[in-house]
Amino acid sequence: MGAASKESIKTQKGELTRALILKAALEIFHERGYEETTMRSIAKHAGVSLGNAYYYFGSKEHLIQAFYHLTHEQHLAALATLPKGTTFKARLLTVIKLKMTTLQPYHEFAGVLFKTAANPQSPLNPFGSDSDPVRRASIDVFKDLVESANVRIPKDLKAELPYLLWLYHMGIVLFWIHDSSPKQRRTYRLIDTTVDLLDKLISLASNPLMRPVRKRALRLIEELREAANDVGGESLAV
Amino acid sequence: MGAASKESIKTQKGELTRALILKAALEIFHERGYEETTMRSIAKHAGVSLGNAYYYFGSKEHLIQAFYHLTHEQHLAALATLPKGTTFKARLLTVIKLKMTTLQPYHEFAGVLFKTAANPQSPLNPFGSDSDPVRRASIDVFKDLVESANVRIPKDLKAELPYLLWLYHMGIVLFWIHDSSPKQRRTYRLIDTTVDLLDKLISLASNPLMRPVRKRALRLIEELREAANDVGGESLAV
DNA sequence: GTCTATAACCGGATAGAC
DNA sequence: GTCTATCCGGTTATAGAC
Repeated sequence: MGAASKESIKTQKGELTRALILKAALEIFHERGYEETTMRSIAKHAGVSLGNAYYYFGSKEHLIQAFYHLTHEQHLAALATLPKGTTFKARLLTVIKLKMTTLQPYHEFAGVLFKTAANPQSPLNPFGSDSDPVRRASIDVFKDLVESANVRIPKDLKAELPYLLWLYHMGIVLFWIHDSSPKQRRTYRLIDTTVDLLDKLISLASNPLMRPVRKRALRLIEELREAANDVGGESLAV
Repeated sequence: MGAASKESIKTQKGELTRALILKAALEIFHERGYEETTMRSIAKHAGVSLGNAYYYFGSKEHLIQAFYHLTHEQHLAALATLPKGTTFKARLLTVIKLKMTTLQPYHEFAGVLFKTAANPQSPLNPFGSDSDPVRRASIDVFKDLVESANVRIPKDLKAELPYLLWLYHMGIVLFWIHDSSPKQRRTYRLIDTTVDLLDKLISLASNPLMRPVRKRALRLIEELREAANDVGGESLAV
């Protein structure tokens, strides 16, 4: 017990420092953007040494990963208050819009997210390995959504749907990043349009008559995922 | 005349140096990958100074842009020998496959392409401004393809189709980058599957009965493009 | 063993002489 | 148009404090 509590104290202190650095980083990113923010200034702002910042975050990119994690937690927290008893479409709409609300304060600097997300080696890469915990958790949100849906969806589609919805949500985020309309109104309009479309598409695809088409489409998607998941020993840098 | 020829001599010399640097860069990229290649080593390999390399290429990323340009030219050259008289589907298949053949030697280092392409600020960004000449030229390939097609396609779709095919081709390239199967066989299989699918989809969408659906889809696509094309004064780095 | 600090390295980018 | 010298910031090595 003594050892354990000693451990946890040390860890607590570490966690505090870690949080301090992350907070400082996000503040300066927010003010100056990603490229213009130096690791040195982050360290200074957090009141720690440069080396210490690197002790907690292996690289500047790791701070982005941490940011992703943070906003995911906030998204989850926002979702916790969500009423269960509505339609699938209504719930999907809310989930997506709450995500945007969570990201809102960081719109200016969000561009860098996708620079890393598109990198084949990045765990954020939508087509990449399933291993990243943040990404798993992020897909789980849509899993819950599909589970709790009061619609009949065929098994094969149901299995793939959380991932597809997650991909869709990534697409929306990508659009949002580019969206310079006031308050990102365009993104919200796009969400309305596409959620409506998606809802109809899912109903359509669930129709027994569509089975062959659906099967074919799902096989294609599966193939895409499969191929992406065995990346072998590549020569690209980590 | 004298002035002009003097000019052109200077330019010629410049072009030579430029080509020398680009050649050196591609060779080392090919051997060592992008990240591992230093500007210093490129300069040394080309027999020029570091500063001189920067005189011709504003940044390391500019070399990627130049690479894009080069492979586009090669793609065009390969297409020049293409017979005109076949079906749309057959031509599309050839265009895509020739593109892959052109890129083949650079498969190992191609990952970086998409790091830049996904950057909102990058001219390679598929959703970004239309201004980039290489990209325009690249879309023109599909414009020609659509023009010379021996199929009846409604006007509204025909207008958007080149861009959509270009987007599709970017998707294939993205997949190809991740594809570690021997000789990228998976990509070629994917091309076969999806070109077939696309061909059917285009026929389907061209059906007069599909007009409302088509209109709606095209409006959505147009909205996406539109939003992307006015990026205003962003705070992100160039 | 957990954490923090200082000094140095390395490579992309720039300034300014020739 | 080409060079040399220098800056700047991400990253690493390493020594020591708690």
